[in-house]
Amino acid sequence: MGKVESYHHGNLRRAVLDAALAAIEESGPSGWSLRELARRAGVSHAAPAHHFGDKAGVLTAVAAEGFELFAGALERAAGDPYGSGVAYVRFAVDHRAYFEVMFRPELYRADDPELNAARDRAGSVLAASGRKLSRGEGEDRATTLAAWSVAHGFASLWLNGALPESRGQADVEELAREVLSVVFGGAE
Amino acid sequence: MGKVESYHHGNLRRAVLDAALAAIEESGPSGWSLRELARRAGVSHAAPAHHFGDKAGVLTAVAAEGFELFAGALERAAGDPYGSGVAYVRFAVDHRAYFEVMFRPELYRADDPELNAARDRAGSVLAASGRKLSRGEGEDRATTLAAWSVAHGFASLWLNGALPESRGQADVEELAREVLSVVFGGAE
DNA sequence: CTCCAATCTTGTCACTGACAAGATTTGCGC
DNA sequence: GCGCAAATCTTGTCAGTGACAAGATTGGAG
Repeated sequence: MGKVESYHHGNLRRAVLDAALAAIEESGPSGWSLRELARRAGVSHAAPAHHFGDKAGVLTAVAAEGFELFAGALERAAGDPYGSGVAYVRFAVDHRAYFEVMFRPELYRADDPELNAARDRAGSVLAASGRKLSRGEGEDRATTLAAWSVAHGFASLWLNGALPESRGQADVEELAREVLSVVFGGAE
Repeated sequence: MGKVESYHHGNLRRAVLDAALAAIEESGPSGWSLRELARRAGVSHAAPAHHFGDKAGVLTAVAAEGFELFAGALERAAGDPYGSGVAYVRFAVDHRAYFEVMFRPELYRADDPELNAARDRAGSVLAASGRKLSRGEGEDRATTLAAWSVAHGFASLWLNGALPESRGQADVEELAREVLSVVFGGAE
């Protein structure tokens, strides 16, 4: 038979994080309780607190992990501004739970050092993409922000169901590429 | 002296809405309780329920009112795509509390008819701006979405403090105009 | 083997959203 | 004016929640 019940869970931290991610995907970053995560992980209601402190602690961990995955995804597309834009949207859609927490600082502790390191890492890649995109135009900052805004705005609108397209069976990446190419002038 | 205390509040619905807007501005759409709104309005803890049903009811009313104000702001700039983009960002910044609820459908009842009417009204103006913006390019939908995305993305990033600029004393509208002009090709 | 620190449990408290039942007031028909 | 139904507000209650405190269990360093 399976594992014997033991007093110690073994990897409660990860189990709670995974439960949180699943819960966020189902009902948003506020649609669940710490006690529910504990139940899903099969531990007592106060066990998660030891690893995360409080609810904001769980969300801080989610955001930190999210920014790390995000930085990784962007770095993989570094050098290609258009590809970075696509990667941005891809990440938001594929890792919806992370994305929905990452850009809502009131949910977590924004001064977390690990989180800020990953966030800055992602920021550098974006800035580099922006510089490359606007080479020679002398409008670095505005171009970078515009590119960032399109990717972020499209992803947000898609995720919250504001786009009629997200109701149908439309292909996100296909649509994202069309939209991004308006700003990035990418190969269509 | 002032008004005599009466059993009936007089305009509790509005008082609760205003309290909600203030609370949202202070601590986000989830950072307060119905009971707190009741206290701010000086009524018993269950009074608001009679006007709104439950918490989602309050947020539904906020979103509906928000979409109406939003539609009005966009209509006032109708005909000028670039101006519509500026109005979009202006609205988000000036009416942060509304904006933060409007695009988070999991917070309210998305099937509210009054809300949907206002939402569609705003949608029409945006679509018209998009058509005008892309006249002759035969890329209506992509251009419309790109313009919408830039405005929405910039506003979102600004509001959640993701832009370094939003930390300083930068002028939102000034920066917004620069960013929007990258996509809208507007007069800079 | 011992003991300490990490991990988990049990118990508790104030607060919350939702609901039910009753009190007060308004205003409409007449 | 008058009575009465409907709207408005209050009081009371219940399960669920986040946070904290104190105690039980366990693994690992030495």
